[in-house]
Amino acid sequence: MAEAETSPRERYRRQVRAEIKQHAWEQIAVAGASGLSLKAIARQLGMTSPALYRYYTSRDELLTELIQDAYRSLADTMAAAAEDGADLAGLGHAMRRWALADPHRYHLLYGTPVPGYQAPKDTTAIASQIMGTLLPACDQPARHAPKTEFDDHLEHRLLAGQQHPTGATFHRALTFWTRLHGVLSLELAGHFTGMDFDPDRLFEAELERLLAP
Amino acid sequence: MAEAETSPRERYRRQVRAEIKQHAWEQIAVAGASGLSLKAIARQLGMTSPALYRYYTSRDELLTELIQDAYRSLADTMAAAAEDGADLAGLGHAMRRWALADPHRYHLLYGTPVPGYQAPKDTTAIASQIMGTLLPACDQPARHAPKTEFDDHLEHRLLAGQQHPTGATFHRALTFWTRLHGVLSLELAGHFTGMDFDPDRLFEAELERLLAP
DNA sequence: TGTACATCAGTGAACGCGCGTTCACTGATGTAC
DNA sequence: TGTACATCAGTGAACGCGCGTTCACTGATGTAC
Repeated sequence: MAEAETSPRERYRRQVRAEIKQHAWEQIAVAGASGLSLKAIARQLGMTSPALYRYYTSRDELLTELIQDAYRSLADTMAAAAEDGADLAGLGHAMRRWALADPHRYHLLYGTPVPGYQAPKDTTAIASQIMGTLLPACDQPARHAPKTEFDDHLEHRLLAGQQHPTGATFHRALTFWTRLHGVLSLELAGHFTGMDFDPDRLFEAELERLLAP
Repeated sequence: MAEAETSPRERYRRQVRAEIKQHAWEQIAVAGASGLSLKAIARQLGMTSPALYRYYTSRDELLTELIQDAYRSLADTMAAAAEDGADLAGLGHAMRRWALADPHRYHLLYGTPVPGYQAPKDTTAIASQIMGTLLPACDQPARHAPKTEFDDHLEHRLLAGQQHPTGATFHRALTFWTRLHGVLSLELAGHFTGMDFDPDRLFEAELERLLAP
């Protein structure tokens, strides 16, 4: 009762929950988010399906946790890169590595929204945490680039509670985000397969233009 | 037997096929591609489900036709804009209008790939037709932009059978494509809803930098 | 240390559901002579 | 123009399937005295 913060039972619970999630990811990797099935997971675990309801109250709860884990994983990856002193290009590479390591995980976050599913609020907190990592790297003084109309637009509608970046900085972060996502998502969905070029280099080219616009 | 190229029966067939597709689109708009169900379509049409097999041999055949129709629709939209003398910005706006008119149609083409589904070869032909529309608009002489490594890379691996654009031109077309897709797909998936800015203006800003890099 | 009890992981059967697809059929529409 | 036949749209019943979820239960593991 003294130092044991987690009982054996609690420890077991956590382990099983982890195993469930692990098999869930394997299933998503094969069949995508819509192919996620509690019964199939139970089968893989050698359990009957009602047993899973001891660990997750519903399929949606499991899916939500997977999404949040994925978000946190990306946020951690970016934060770690930033702490290692990565500049914008470094953050871009970190993001790309993370996406290529598990394309389905990337699609779970940024792909076609799952029809009936509504993302929980917590995810937006993690999303803005990612923004928080991104902003300092975008805060280098704009070189010869003049302030644009859109920068002004942003300046007047900055995220409440953030550390008040300038419009130009926020714009830079948005651009980082949309441009890299543009290349990545088309690449991951296989839209470059017909054309005979190296997606790696396209990504690199896009990064370079991001750094020196 | 002389001028009647289509018999009444044939005309009827086509009409029913069109009605099936129309209801299919309505379904996709509600539940996405994975929610497409022949039985549900039959219900909406007031038929029994086996009747649909007179018109489509399988669910996949229907889905394939929907995808091809969507591709053709986008290609036609772009081609029409080009014929009206649109420049790159004009083409960008045409594309955005097309996407916003029916987000699910856009996601059907460029979203998360449907798990088991394999796109037919014909679609790649239409895709390169879109490229064909895009390339001339990208062929304006590069201003002060120096030729990049990636331009060289492209130059050596150009699409066979195409009209041999320069590397820089092809690069420009790819950039058009990935950057606008980046903004559009995140916007359509609702990833900007938390942040308080106008996606329209972000798209516009991205277009402007595309024109004068 | 031993016994009585509470907790809780997992089972087995069942629910209602919707799906894609097949099959033998009816009955209307078109065609040939 | 009228009759005999072929075509083919649509029906009704059924198949096997997998899903999420519920319920009353067994039996092992932990807890209190």
